[in-house]
Amino acid sequence: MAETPYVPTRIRALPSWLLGRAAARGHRLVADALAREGMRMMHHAVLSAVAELGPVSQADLGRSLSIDPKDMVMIVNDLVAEELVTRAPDPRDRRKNAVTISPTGTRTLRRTQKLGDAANAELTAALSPAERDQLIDLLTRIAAPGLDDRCS
Amino acid sequence: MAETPYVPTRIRALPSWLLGRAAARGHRLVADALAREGMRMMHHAVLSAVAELGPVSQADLGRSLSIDPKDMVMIVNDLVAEELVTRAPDPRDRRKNAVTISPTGTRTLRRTQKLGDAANAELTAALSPAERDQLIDLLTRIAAPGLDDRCS
DNA sequence: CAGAATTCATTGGCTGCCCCAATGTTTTTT
DNA sequence: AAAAAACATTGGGGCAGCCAATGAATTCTG
Repeated sequence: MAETPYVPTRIRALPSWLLGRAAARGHRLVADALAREGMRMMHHAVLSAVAELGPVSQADLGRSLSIDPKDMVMIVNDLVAEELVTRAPDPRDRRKNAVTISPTGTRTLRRTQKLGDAANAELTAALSPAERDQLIDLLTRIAAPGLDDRCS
Repeated sequence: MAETPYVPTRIRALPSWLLGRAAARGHRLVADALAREGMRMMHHAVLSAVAELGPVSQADLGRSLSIDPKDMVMIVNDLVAEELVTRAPDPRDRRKNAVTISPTGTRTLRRTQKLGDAANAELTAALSPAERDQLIDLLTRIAAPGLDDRCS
């Protein structure tokens, strides 16, 4: 008995609640997939951003990915320890660290990106390609805090 | 200089990443709103579910909202301490606790529901009503782990 | 009907993400 | 030259999610 604990709780129709549940599932899928390469989600995100942005300061990385400076230090620490990136003082601005991806990092990234993409495909498996695009569009507009940064 | 740290990082186009960011903003908005009544998000969700489901066991609440039994214990502890719900042994099954909303809980819920709805309106302010409905639909299908519970 | 399996509430612990404050160094602004 | 800001770092805290183990109560099964 009581086979379906499905009840249309009022909460479950709220965007904030659905976002939380969907994000939790997404995180679970991606984290599990990346774990097969010994990689964690935020680490993979930072590694990917470093690959795109070239030598980049931790502050810029943090702004680009909305990661706290403190957490960024830890993540880059780990990535350096695994020799996926290098951290060297920026000669043009000695406050900054120039974070650069290493050849090993590039190879690792290629693998983890595949895993991440596969996990995202599984996450959105119930959606048609058009629906997936629209979801991305809607989420982008909702997640955006930085569209009206200085509207005054 | 460096006015826009906006860079189309590959990561930022992934559903899993966008979900995380959007969920974080939703949580921030809702949590801040509910905090004005001294309420926290999960507590409000449980209170709302209790109001809908009547006297209900903690296990059913947990299944309905995907909350871990451990966390449910803590939440109901808090709600009982604030006299928003009562927790009494179920006479028909003495393993279960019958959780019931109190008159105070009903009044509080009325206020916190308004705050939660307002926060969700702000969260989805950039969307038209139709887009908001579609977002809810897409998220429901993505978040759903319980659609194929016993497909075998 | 007696033993096995399950369910329930509870306790304990562990990880990840997010946020804030303070410090010393370096750069930029005034 | 002094003040203000940015950067990397250290430290601390809160909240959400997840898993393991336990004892009591119920249901299933032989």
